[in-house]
Amino acid sequence: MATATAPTSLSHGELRTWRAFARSARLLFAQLDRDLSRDAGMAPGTYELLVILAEAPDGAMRMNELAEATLSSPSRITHAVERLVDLGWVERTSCPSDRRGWLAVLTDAGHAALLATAPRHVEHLRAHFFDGLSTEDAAHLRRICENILARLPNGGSAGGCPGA
Amino acid sequence: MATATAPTSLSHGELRTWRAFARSARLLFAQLDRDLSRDAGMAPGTYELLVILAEAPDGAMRMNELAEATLSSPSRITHAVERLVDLGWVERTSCPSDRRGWLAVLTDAGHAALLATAPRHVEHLRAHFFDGLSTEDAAHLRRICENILARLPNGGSAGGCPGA
DNA sequence: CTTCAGAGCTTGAACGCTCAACTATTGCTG
DNA sequence: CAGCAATAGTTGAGCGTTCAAGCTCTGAAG
Repeated sequence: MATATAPTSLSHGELRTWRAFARSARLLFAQLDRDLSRDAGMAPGTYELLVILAEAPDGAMRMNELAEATLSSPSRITHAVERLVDLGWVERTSCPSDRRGWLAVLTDAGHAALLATAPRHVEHLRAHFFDGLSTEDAAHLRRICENILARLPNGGSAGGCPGA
Repeated sequence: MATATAPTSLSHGELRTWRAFARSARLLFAQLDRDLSRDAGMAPGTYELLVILAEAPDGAMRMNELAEATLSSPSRITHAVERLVDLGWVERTSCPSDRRGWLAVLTDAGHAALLATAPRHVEHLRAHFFDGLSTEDAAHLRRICENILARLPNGGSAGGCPGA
């Protein structure tokens, strides 16, 4: 199976690579979540849901599509959408083509909340992530991460961009 | 309206880079957590705590050191260590040099649990992460992530290599 | 030696996610 | 068209993290 190196332990270099990757990702996520919580009072994951809904036609999506797109369970989507409905940011509509299904639809208020939050979020993302990345670094990182994704179960399902 | 995510000043390429990075990291973490839960019944984060304790002199660490090393809050450490104590994997000792402090000490059972779990975990880590990475990719990734870490608050605290 | 700001850690409630049922609908098969 | 497996989604309990207090102890200053 694997390349002929260590069986059950990582080399020193591998360990360092893994820890740098894991630590940077976790620290980055935590920082951005804190920023979103402080600036907009959003629970973790809320911003992502709003973005994905906003990118969908008519701001509407089936619950299971939302689950796939956000890499989360149907149950989480049910609970998360319920909170968004309570906030007035999302409305639920029964699906016309499948009586089992429901659509989550972004309201104007939800759209406004996203628009109000996005600039600051992008600012933070730049400050913490892109500003330390050269153009070549970014290209490398993208290729490497897309490779990792391609080898992961479910990694390709909504990888993002239609082109290439 | 069609996607009005406009005011985000991220370019298409930047967006794709960020999403590849975020998605690969989250999917990877989720997969490894599931593996650890299935194989060893470990709650997320438990394995990391055991590893960090095992690397410490005498398998002992102050609570606040554990919090820093795992990028988590003192409160989380209190609760997490309590669960480890209940499992018999850790013991608590009052700190001799500071009566406010406590040491979490890895027990033989805790060490055994780590040893029993590590091979499979490393196997999964290889399968999902390293096997898709060329030597150059790994080197690039490490440098890039260490750069990101260096620019992040708290990123340098334990980002380097303890053992080298 | 007293005082007091701050460090180290804990506590309990609130919150979000997970997991295992469970209901309702669909689509296939005979 | 009856039966049945699979799909879509919900529900509620259990678990782990977060957050805001709160307690004890330390170190330094007066």
